[in-house]
Amino acid sequence: MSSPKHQGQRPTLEAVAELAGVGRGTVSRVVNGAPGVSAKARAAVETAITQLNYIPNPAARSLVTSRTDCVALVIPESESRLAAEPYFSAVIRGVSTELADTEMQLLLILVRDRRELDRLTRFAAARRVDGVLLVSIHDDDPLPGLLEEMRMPTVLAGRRSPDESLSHVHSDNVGGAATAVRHLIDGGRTTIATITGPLDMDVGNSRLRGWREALAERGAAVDERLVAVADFTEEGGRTAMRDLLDRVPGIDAVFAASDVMAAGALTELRERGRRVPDDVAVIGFDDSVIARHTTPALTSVRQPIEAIGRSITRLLLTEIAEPATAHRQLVLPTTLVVRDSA
Amino acid sequence: MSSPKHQGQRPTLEAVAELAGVGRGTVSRVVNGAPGVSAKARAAVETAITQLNYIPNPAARSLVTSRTDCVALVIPESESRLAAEPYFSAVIRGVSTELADTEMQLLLILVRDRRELDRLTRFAAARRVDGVLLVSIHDDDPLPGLLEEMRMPTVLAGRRSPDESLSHVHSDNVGGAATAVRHLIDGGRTTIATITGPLDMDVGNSRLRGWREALAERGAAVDERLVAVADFTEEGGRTAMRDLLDRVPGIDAVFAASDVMAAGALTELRERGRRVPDDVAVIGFDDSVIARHTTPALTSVRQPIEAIGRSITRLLLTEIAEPATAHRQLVLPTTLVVRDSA
DNA sequence: ACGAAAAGTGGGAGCGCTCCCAGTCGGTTG
DNA sequence: CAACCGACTGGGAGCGCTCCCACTTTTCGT
Repeated sequence: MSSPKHQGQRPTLEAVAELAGVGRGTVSRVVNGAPGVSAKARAAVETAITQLNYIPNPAARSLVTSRTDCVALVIPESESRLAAEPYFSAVIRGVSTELADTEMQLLLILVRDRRELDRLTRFAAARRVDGVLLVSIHDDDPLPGLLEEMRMPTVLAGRRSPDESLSHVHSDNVGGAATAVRHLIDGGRTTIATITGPLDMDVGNSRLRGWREALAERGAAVDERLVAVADFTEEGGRTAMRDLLDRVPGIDAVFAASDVMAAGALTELRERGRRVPDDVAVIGFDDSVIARHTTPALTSVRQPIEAIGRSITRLLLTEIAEPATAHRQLVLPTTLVVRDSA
Repeated sequence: MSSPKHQGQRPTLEAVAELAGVGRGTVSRVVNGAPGVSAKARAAVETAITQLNYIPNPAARSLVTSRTDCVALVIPESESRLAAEPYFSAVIRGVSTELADTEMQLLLILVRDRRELDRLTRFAAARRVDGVLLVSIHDDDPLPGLLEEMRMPTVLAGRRSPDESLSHVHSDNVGGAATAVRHLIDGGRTTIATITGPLDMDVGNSRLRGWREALAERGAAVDERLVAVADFTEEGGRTAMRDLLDRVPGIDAVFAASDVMAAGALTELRERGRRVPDDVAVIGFDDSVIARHTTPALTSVRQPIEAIGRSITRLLLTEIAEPATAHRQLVLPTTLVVRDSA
């Protein structure tokens, strides 16, 4: 009655073998591109495959090979950050691009609370993926250790500390921050504050270090009152700016460790009637979309986020293919994008 | 020599059964929460499970049940859009939230070109997921039809046309646009233009229709020169604004079908020396982050994107559980967020 | 107290594949 | 011409699970 075209059971290896007049082994070899198949047999199998529209059952394959052909991208972050930051989109694009000419699939896992962490742990223990990509790492994050312990191939975007034991990729945070600060110094600024990211994250620390180094380099004594710790949020940036201004009214420049925080700082400066860049120069970090839309447009340190996504993926694929190899790292360069705010 | 703790084979159902002194069947029942197990047996099995740290092998399970416990979120969009729009992040968050108390996993699939489309097709044909979430639909998108044909449970965020046959969720685009236009009329504006999205997308059409309806409602004759078709990009919005101004210099308000396009329009208006909102009022759509950062801050129609993500997920889970049921739709309300631009 | 229904249980069959080994069949070689 | 070798091939075994059915034990009703 109804068209049998899309009905019924999908064809199996066995069915293909029968139609092609060969054994299961031969079909399997053809499907997997293994050597040792005569041209004749190969042709017969290929015809049969097209005719039946055969597609291997991944579960059956996975059961015996114990590969899954999936990698997970884990994003451990509070609701708020994901909303504001295009960072993750860019990473996803990079990962996806690199995966595109693979048979690997991308699983996206958001870890926002304890429950989701447990879920992820079970998930990894069940070996539902061949490897894991970890983004936005905190020093005390239990996840990297956990994954390392269960021998799950893992690559980090970022690192727990400068002596990270897992493979990882990060941009040159110290260098980028230093470049920004040098730009401010060159612009004649003398009292350069910084709004940092969380100091339990290497990005936070490294960008702060860049600020210190650039200042030290020029022989400037570092006034610790010029450091305000924030949390990568806009509100945090604004509050930090307020504190900074209260502590040292004479500030004439700020380096913020993210554009979002810089945007918050901008708001506070406007509120206080300080003109940017005339009274206070501001530089952000990330060169995210937001940077082009603030008033004035934000000068910012660009990091190649999509390239980070591609790199961690490439590293992970290598790690999966050759688990024995020693862990490796990659540092990607940053560039200063000068706009109107500094 | 080395610690056997994390070494060796993972325990199987069989191992648990042996340790608990029961049969495989009983263990399986306990693991799957099936009824018909005595309290005593259940306790024994649970102890054994904890002791061995048993985790079911998903591949083996999948092989026999032909469920995968995965759903795919397909994002078919050019590079540029994903970069600019926080839309996708919000959807992802919604989907992930709704999935969190399920055993379902989320696969993210970007479809940017023909090759990735083919890849997705094979992927779906291999039934590597139990269902598919489709976002950002074009009228001529082959994907929904394809998935429908292969009986893959599918839910759309958006729709191909007003008589969509698949289950779908979308926000009240017509109503939202109309509200925006009414707000402009109430503000005393008389020459209200619109910058539309692509007209091969229902969102584009519906928001345009809202503009028409609100205008018609107030008895205003609709001047077709006030319609400029764009493509949801900032550059497109800017070009559209330019055309509009060239055609009808007396424009005193614009309704743009997205914030990103509105931002482009703002740039063009500034360039031409038109003050916003004094000379020209501008309203966007989406209430995305960008809206708060333009100058002046953008009045915008907010749609509950995260709720859309949650809704499509809920619908998909139902669809997977009961494939027989008729397709359903959901329309989510929008709200006008008034800021400085109108 | 006795049979019947209900509740609980064990384990065979089989999901669709890969791995591997024993074979087959030409074509060499001494 | 026999012995041999390499290239190919078929199919058994088994991956770890669920499904289901036959079986045993309990719990009733009368």
